[in-house]
This record gives sequence, structure tokens and C-alpha cells, in this order.
Amino acid sequence: MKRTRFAGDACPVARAVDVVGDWWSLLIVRDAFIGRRRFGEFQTGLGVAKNILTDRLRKLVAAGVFEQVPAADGSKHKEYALTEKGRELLPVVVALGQWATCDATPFTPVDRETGRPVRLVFRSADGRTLDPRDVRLTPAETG
Amino acid sequence: MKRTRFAGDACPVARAVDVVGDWWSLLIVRDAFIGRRRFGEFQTGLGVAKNILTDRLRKLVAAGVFEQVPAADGSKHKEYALTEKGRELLPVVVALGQWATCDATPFTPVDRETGRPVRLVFRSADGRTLDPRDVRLTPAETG
DNA sequence: GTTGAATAGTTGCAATTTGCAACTGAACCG
DNA sequence: CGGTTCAGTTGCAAATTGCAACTATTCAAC
Repeated sequence: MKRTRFAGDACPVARAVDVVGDWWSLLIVRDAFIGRRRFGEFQTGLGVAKNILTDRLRKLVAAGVFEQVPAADGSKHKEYALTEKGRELLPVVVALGQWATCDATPFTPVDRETGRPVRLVFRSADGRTLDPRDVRLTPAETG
Repeated sequence: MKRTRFAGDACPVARAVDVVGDWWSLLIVRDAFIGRRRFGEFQTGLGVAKNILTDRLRKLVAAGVFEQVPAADGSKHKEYALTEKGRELLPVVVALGQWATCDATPFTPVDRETGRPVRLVFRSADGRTLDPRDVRLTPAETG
């Protein structure tokens, strides 16, 4: 049957899942962060079927995560570039990466200036860094 | 056709997607963080079909994200509780929530002790907090 | 302890999605 | 101009999804 969609859901996680909660979409975004931009790069890099890739790229463009940009090396082929909204998905990709990390990590998040590795952490209002264990979710308080 | 699986993939994001990159799984995990534990709570809360929920819970238990615990209020019904590994998914859920947040937020991450809200941020080795814009992914450096 | 309702699933079926493979049409290379 | 790469499109078989109806425990009351 038709897949349930969450676009109008009140929960932001649900809406995010609606856009990006699909096996391929997040991997395409991850590849984009590594520097891939062309259809063929995504296709061979991920081993995804071409019709699926076509569909996902179209949907990600429609969702405002990617945009088609005219060129990069002057060729007439279009390329897919992350939008601002798309680049804001970096914490999601990094969080997933930190969760399942083992020996073979194909990428590391680093400070763009110093090139030194960074971590994703919780920070309280007064600047303290918190262990995830010390964080909980409160349902719906003040909105 | 059979869905492509990434369980043996080198990339941790891919492996994470294999477990949790499914429309329902992450929402189930989110609900667990809010405090839901019973089959029926997940079912009515998410509006997911019962056979799908059965399947997802089974897979999440097999993946070590949930475990079935004997009781909570003495009843003989089993409940589903997040394991340590499952609780470590909190940054993923929060990252997705931060990405798609708008007015109606059904939950907020807060400091367990003070109850005050916290944010997920990037932190460099020397303790500075970085804007996601100042972070990039370097592919496969040292392995 | 039997009846009835709630809980936690299972089963069957039709619509949708997925993925492989083969095909098409530009764009680039010589 | 001819061949090759790039970027898809099309067709089809198998898997997944979701609804609805059904079953089996468990709880609550009588």
C-alpha cells in the first residue's frame, strides 16, 4: 500500500523522516557532504538503481535540500548542490555516524579552519557540555 | 524487489540507516524517549499498522536498540525498553528535531538535573563551539 | 471461575515501491 | 561524423506496505 507520509505532522522528527527518512536519501546527502555532486557520482558511489536515484534527487530538490546548479567545470551537465537547508542536515549525518562508528570510518567531521576533528555534543544554556545520558526529552511543554 | 541492506557497509551512516533509516523505526525510538513502552502506546500514538509495528519492534530488538522487559506495573504484559545502545540514539533524534523544528514542537531536550533546555552543537578539541557551517567532512583520512 | 473487554499480536489480500536490466537521448571526444 | 560517457526513462517481477478481520492471552468484574 501507499506509504504513510508525515509532511503535515506536528512533530519535527516526523516531518524530517518524511523528507529524509528513507534508506537512500540520507546516504545521498552524506555523499554530497563528502563532495559528490553529479548523478553518476552518486550512482556508482552508492550502487543505487538509476530510477531510484532519479526519484530521490527529484524529491530532495522539491524538498529544498538540493538544488540543481548549472555547472562546475563549464560542462553543460547539471549538478546537484546542497542548499543551506540541506547543509543544515550535517548534525543528523554526524549523529548517525557517531552512533554506529567502528574502525572503518570513511569520513570525520573536522573544523573547517583548523582541520582538527570535532564532536557533536549536548550543551546546556549555561555552556556546560552534557553527556547524552543526562539529557531527556520533555513532551510538548511550552511549545 | 528486496530492499538493499547496508549492514556490512563500511560507512557507519550506512549501517545506521540499515537499522533505523526507516520511516517508522526512528519514530518508535522517539516515542520511547518520550516515555512510551507498550505495544499499544506505540500503535495508537503513531497510527502505525499493527503488523508493521510488530515487525519493526522485532527488528529493533534484534538490532539491540530495544529489549523486552518483564513488566513495569506488575502486569504480565511485556514492555519495550531502550537499551544503552538505543538511548545513544538520542542525538540522532534531537538532530532531526532541530533540523525540522517549527512552532509546534512536541518535545524539547532538557538537562535531566536542572530541567533547562539544551542544544546539540559541534565542539572542537579545544572546547570551542562551532557553527555547523564551520564543520566539513573529510573523507576517509586515516581509516 | 466464567463473562467480557482490552492487549498484543497474526493472517490474508490488494495497492504501492523497489530494483534489475534494457533502452533512449543529449553531451563530449577524437 | 562515429563512438563513448552521462543522465536519465521504461517495463516488469518480487518485496513491502497497510487495511481489515481474526486469534490468543491477560486483566477486571461479577
